[in-house]
Amino acid sequence: MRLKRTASAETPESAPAGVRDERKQRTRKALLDAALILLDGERSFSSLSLREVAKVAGVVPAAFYRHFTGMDELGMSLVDDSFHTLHQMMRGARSAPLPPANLVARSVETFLLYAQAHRLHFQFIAKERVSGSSSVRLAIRKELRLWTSELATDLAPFPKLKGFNGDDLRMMAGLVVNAMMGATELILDADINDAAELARIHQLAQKQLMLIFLGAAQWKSKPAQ
Amino acid sequence: MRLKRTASAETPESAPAGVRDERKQRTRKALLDAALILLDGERSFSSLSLREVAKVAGVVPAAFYRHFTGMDELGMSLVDDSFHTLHQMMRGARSAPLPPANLVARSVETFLLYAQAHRLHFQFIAKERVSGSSSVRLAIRKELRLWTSELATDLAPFPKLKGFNGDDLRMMAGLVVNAMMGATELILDADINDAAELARIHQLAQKQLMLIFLGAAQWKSKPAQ
DNA sequence: GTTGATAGTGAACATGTGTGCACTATTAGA
DNA sequence: TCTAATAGTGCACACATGTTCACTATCAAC
Repeated sequence: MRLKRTASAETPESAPAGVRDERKQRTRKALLDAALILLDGERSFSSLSLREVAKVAGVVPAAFYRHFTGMDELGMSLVDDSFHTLHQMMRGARSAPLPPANLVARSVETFLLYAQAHRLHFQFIAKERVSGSSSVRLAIRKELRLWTSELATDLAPFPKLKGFNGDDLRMMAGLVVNAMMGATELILDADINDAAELARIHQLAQKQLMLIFLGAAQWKSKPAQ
Repeated sequence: MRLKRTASAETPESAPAGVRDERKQRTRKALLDAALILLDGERSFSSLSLREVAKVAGVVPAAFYRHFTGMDELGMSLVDDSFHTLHQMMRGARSAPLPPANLVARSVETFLLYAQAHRLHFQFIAKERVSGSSSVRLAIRKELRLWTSELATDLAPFPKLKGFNGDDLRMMAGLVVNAMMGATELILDADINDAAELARIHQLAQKQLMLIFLGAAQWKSKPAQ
């Protein structure tokens, strides 16, 4: 109701192609956003109700079914969107490489700032990675494995990491991903205005990554296993 | 009903003190166990209903209130029980120290086997650490911080870790705890009968810990910060 | 034995839930 | 301009939920 009025007020008739589709995508996004907003704070995805999401999106419950077959499908869409966000970041990082000085510390900084900027998406990933319905959870695990493999590939060329074979490189990348997710969880739980606390977490994560890379420089994979 | 009959059958009259209290503790435990059982698999704690828990415990919903004011209080009790389990393990490890050969690998093995043996408790911790109600979540975080500090204290005497000041030691302990929780999550999600998969995860975690300790041996904390 | 305390029962309530169905209004295409 | 398609509405249903209340049956203490 409110959504229709404002929509028709904001977009008089200047729509070259698909006024209808655009409208549909708008409420689809409203539903996804509503879920993310409700997920912020206490709630977990599996405790959200379809009606609740519809209400926050400003839509009647039955309208939900025009977009998703149920909450599970909406959850899968959130997984897609969230990892799209993450992959965008990775792509950006590759296309505009950081200077090698303090590479680790700078990468951590970049990542955590990105996580703060896309708070809701990262919160969703962090929560549902471990507690969601199995379809959502497995989808997230799969994406995280993929991310780990990408990271391993990016890491491979570094001269200090010549001691690694492929398996062990992924092992190390997994450790890095774990540490970053842990720091992300701390960030998401911290008071958003407590700059000192945020800085403390950033430094903690930076040191942890430095420690990992310090160990990595010494690592020797067993040649034949 | 069924619970009462079996109870009176199993304990004829040989109860020195508190037949009544013992009965009460029994159904209290039944409620806690019911929640853990329901939590196994798909569900998250915040999606459990009081009625559901009561039904699995074999008790009418109203009886729930004789033991807990609501699901949140039951959750807090689960936190206590779960960490009691964990502290028991730590105490056992300290009182019967492992031989120094392969110390890291053996410790990982011990921990993960313990996690498998107390599957439901560790699953609860892993899930609600990130997605639970804020009281439960904060309680778990507090316990994990405590655990991290204990671990740091246990680690301090090692000669190879002389390069650490107190803060950095906790930083490293946090990394260890993170890695172990990550491995625990993998274990809990794996098929319980897939021995090869479990062994793979054990080896992964062992390598990750070795990598951390390799880095730690090289670490030099800044003397004054 | 009698009596007070209480763990567990069963029914009731108001409210929230997922989902189906006939509907209305708007748009895309003929 | 007329018509088919469809995003969103409003209502209905059967059911699950948290919580309350009077109750019953059992145990502890006198």
